Amino acid sequence: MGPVTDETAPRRGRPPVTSRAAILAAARRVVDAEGWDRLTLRRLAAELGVGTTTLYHHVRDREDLLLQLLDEHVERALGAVELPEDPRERILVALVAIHDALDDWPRAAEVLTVDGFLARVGGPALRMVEAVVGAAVDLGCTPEQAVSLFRASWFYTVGELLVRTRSRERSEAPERRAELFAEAFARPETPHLAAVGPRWPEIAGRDGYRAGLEALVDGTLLRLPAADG
Amino acid sequence: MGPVTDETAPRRGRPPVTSRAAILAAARRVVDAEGWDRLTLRRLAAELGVGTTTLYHHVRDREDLLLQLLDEHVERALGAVELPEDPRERILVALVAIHDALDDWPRAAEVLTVDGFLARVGGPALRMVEAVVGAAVDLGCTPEQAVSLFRASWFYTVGELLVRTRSRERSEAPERRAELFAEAFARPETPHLAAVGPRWPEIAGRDGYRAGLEALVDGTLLRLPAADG
DNA sequence: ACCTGAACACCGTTCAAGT
DNA sequence: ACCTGAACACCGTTCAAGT
Repeated sequence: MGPVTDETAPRRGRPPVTSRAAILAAARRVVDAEGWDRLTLRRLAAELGVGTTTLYHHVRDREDLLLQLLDEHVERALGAVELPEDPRERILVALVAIHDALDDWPRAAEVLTVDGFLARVGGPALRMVEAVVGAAVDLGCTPEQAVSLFRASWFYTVGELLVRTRSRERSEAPERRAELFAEAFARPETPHLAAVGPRWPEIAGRDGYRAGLEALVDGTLLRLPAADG
Repeated sequence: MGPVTDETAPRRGRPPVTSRAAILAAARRVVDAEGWDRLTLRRLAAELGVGTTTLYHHVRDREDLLLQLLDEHVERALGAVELPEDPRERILVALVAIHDALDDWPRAAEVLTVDGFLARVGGPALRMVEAVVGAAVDLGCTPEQAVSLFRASWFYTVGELLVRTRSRERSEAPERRAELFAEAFARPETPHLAAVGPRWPEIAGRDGYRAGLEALVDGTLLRLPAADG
């Protein structure tokens, strides 16, 4: 991890010109002012007034920077979430909280899908995962089933976020979108799609995240042998 | 779209040195021989022995190239899929077919999430979407509910593919992964995760795509008012 | 009609040489 | 201990000038 900072010991060598915290703060400034596209290591170094290569003493690489940035954001967003007693509701609240925390994170794709992502996130995020797995066990799942339920919900959540945030980033005008779908669907082989036609984008625009999640959770619980006690 | 090719009319001007088909074939060669990372417009032009900028006469941009490539692949993979009569089974077969067709497509993320993706794919892929929406209507969904069911399944599918293919791309050794998860989960605040500990990667490695999809579909149908006739 | 090199405006990362 | 410029090995895209 970062450089050792023992305030009592006399400092040795060249003094640091930046720090992990300063880098993350600068990254947020760049993103807020100019957008995610402009968050490059070179731009970030310029923002801090340091050499680009200096950053490599504080973050491992670009992916590591993004992960740290996401972690900080998620920690802020999830720290105060209160989890209900009822297990089914606890699953839903925890996942909706994760979903909402990631919602204004358009570059999530680059980070959410890294290998072993879950082993690299911080306490508040893990607290939500624990809530889902624990609640699933309370509802009668084996630990394996509970993990599978979390993972299925995670896939659904990641997919929803990535598809929706990408669409939001650069979408055509609503009328043009309706037109494109109407054209693409107007085939004799696809009568049901043709019937929906230009209404597809409008239906797709509705917020169905929670409803889909409930279906996934209830459908999973349905498959468990009814057990109580 | 591409240049006009009317074989009967006398050709005018400088003759083409390449074509859409030749570009897609060359792209496949590059991917198969050197991997997705090496599929750049510059590398592709070199493979074809043409100037890089020549490609811009046949594809709109990089995204367009990727979309055409995916479309060709999906068309091959989905063309012969037979769909069963039973509506619930039809939904599952269609989505599993889409899933499997995209499974060996590690760069799917860049393409699957483009705005209006569905309005840009070809016939065989749309046939699968029609199968899902049509079957959902057969099961008692309104067109709106059918579209929502397809979209929820699509999110789940995209998420599963992206998370899994990324993990596959560059993952640590199994023992190291188990160790990382064990360490990350070993906290008093996360007792259920701690109990699973090093077994997480193994559980995550099991193929649960179809099981999760069934749960999502059944859970959705559960929410419909029981209707027959 | 179609092709092209040069140029523009960038990337992430490594390395040897500072201070 | 920490910082740095230079260099490496690339990108996608535009444009004016060919043939």
